[in-house]
Amino acid sequence: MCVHMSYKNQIASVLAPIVNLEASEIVRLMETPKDSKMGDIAFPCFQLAKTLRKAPPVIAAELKEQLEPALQAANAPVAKIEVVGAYINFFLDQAAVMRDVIATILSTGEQFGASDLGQGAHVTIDLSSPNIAKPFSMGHLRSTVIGNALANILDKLGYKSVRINHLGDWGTQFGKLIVAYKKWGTEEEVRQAPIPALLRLYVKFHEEAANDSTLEEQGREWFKKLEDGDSEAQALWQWFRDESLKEFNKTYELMGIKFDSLHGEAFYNDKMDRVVDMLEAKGLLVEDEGALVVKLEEFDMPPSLIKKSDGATLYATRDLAAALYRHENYNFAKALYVVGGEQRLHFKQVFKVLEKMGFEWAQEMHHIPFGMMLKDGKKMSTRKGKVVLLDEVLQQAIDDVRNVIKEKNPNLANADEVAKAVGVGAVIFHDLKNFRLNDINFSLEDMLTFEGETGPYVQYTHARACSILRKADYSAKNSGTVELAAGALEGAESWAVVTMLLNFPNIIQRAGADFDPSVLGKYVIDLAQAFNKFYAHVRVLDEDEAITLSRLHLVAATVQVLRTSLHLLGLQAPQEM
RNA sequence: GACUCAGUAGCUCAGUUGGAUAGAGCAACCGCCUUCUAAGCGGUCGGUCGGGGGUUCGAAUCCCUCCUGGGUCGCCA
Repeated sequence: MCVHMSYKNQIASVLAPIVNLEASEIVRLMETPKDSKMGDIAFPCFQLAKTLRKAPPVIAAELKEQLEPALQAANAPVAKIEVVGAYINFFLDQAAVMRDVIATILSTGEQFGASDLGQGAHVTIDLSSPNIAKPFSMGHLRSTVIGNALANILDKLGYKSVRINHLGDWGTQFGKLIVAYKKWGTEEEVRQAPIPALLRLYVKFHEEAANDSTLEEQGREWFKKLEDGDSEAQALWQWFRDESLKEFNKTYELMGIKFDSLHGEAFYNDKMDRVVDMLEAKGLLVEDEGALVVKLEEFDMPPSLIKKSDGATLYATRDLAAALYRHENYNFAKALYVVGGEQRLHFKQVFKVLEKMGFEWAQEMHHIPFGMMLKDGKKMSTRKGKVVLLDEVLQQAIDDVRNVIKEKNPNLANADEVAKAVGVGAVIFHDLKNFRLNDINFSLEDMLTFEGETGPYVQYTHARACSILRKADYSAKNSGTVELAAGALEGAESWAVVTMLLNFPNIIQRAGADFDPSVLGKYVIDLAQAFNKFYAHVRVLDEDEAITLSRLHLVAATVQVLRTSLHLLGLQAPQEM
C-alpha cells in the first residue's frame, strides 16, 4: 500500500531544503511502512548517513526537530511524526485527508483515477485472435481478457484504444481442413455444430497424417489453391469462417467484449506484395535455400522468413503488412500485441525488420506476452484434441453460481442475469489476478471458486456495500457536499479503506505502464478486503444521523472505486447478488 | 547446445523496482449470523525466499555460478 503522490510531494517539498535533496529524489526514497500503526509515509535516513557522517537514527531524530515546525508552517496535512530507528514516520491528518479523498471520488465518479496521459493518441491492441475452424480454447481466453482489460485501462489513461481481433482465418491449416472435409466430412454435420465438426476433422487429419505422409502434401496443395483463388477452396473457406464467427460472437457477447476491427490474416492477402516489393526495393530480401528471407544476424537473430520456397507467404509477411496498414490507418502512438510468450522471437524479428525498413515507429510496437494455459503441466494441443473449451467452462461457472444464489439468496429478482455476470466474472478474474507472465495450470476447481481472492468475492463486496446505500436511501440523503462528523470514521478500519482509495489513480497508471492488468486485480482484492474488515467492525447505519451519513459517504466512495475497477478488468458489478 | 521466462508456506500467488519482525488466499483446525447480504469476519498452524558465492550500512529483490521446470530456435501461427 502506498499513499497518493500529492501528499508525498507536499512532505517532500518541505523536507527538500532541510536535507538538501531534490524533492523528486525524496519521493523516490519514501516508502510505506509495513504496518499502518507505524505511520502512513516513511522516509529512511540511511542514505544521508554518508554525506552527514552520522548514524542514521541520530539523523532521523535531528530531522524530526526541524521538520515539525516546517511542516506546520507549510500547512501540510501531517498530524505527527515519529522516529523509529533510521526511519522518520509521518502520520497524515486523517480527518483532512478523508474529507479530501471521499469528496474527490464522489464528485468525479467513474472518472476518478482517469488522466490525460495519453492525450487521445491511438493505441492499437491485437487481442483474442482465435483460429477460425478451431474451438475457442482456454488459451485464447488469456489474450482476450488481458487485451480487453488493457484497452480499458489505457482508455482511462487518456489513450484511444483500437481493439483488433486479428482472426486466424488464413494459413496452411485451411488446406488441411479442406482435405479432411472432402475425405471425411459432411455438409450436414458442419451445419449442425460447426466448431465440434471442424475440430473433429482437424484432429482426424493429424491422426491419419501420422500414417499417410501424402496428406500433408495435399494440405499444402489445397492451401496454395486457396491462395490462388480457386473457387471451390474459396467457397469452403468462406463457409468455415462464417460458421465459426457466429459461434465466437456468442462467446464475446457473453463476456461483454467488443472489437473495433475484425480484420484477420486473410484481410492482408492483397497487401503483402507491397511489403515484399518494399523489402526488395530496400535491398533487404535475400534468397536462402529457395526461400526469401531478411537476415537479422546483426541482432543475433535467425532470419525472418518472408516467402516460402513455393512462393507462399508466411505469418511474418502478414504481420508486416498488418503493421503498415495499422500505422497508415490509425497513426498509432503505440501498437500492442497481446500474444502468448511462445511468439517472443517472432515479434522481435518483425519489429527488427520494420526497423531495418526505416520505420522509426517500430520502436513503439510492443509484444505483450503472457504465460501459457497448461493442462497437467503441459501445453494444450488442438491437434491432439486436448483442449478445454471456453464455452463449456463459462457455462459451468454460470450454473455453479446459479446454485449458490439458490442457496444463499433465493429471492434474488434477476438471478439469471446475475449468475451470468458472476460466473463469467469468476472466469475472467481468475485469469487476470496473477502476473501476466505466469503460466496457469488449468484447474476447473480453482476457476470456479467463489471465496477468497476471486472475482465473485470482489463483486460480493460491491453488492453488500450497495445494499447499505440502498437501505439508507443514500442518494436521497446525499446533498452533494461531504462533511464528516467527528468520531464517525476514526477507527483503523476506516483509515485502511481510505488509504486504499487514495492509491487508486497510481494503480491505474502502474497497470498501464507495465501493461499488466493484474496490478489492478491485486489492488481490487486488497480494497475489498479492507472494506470487508470495515464492514465487519463498523456499523454504518447508526442512531446518530450525522455519523451514519459520514460513514455512508465512505461506503459510496468505495462502491465507486470497486465498480470502476471491476469495469476496467472487464467484469460487471451487480448491485445485488 | 544457444537464447529466453520462471523457482517464495502443503497448494495458488503477492512482495511498493535495494530497506523495518517475508505477506495474502486456498487447504486443515477453532471461533463469530436477535441490527447494514456469513460468497463475509477473527484466530491457530504453516518459510534455510531452489543451492552456493559476491556487491554494501542493508539482498527475496542487483551480479556470477550451479541445479530444476517451461518456452523458442527458416519454410505452422
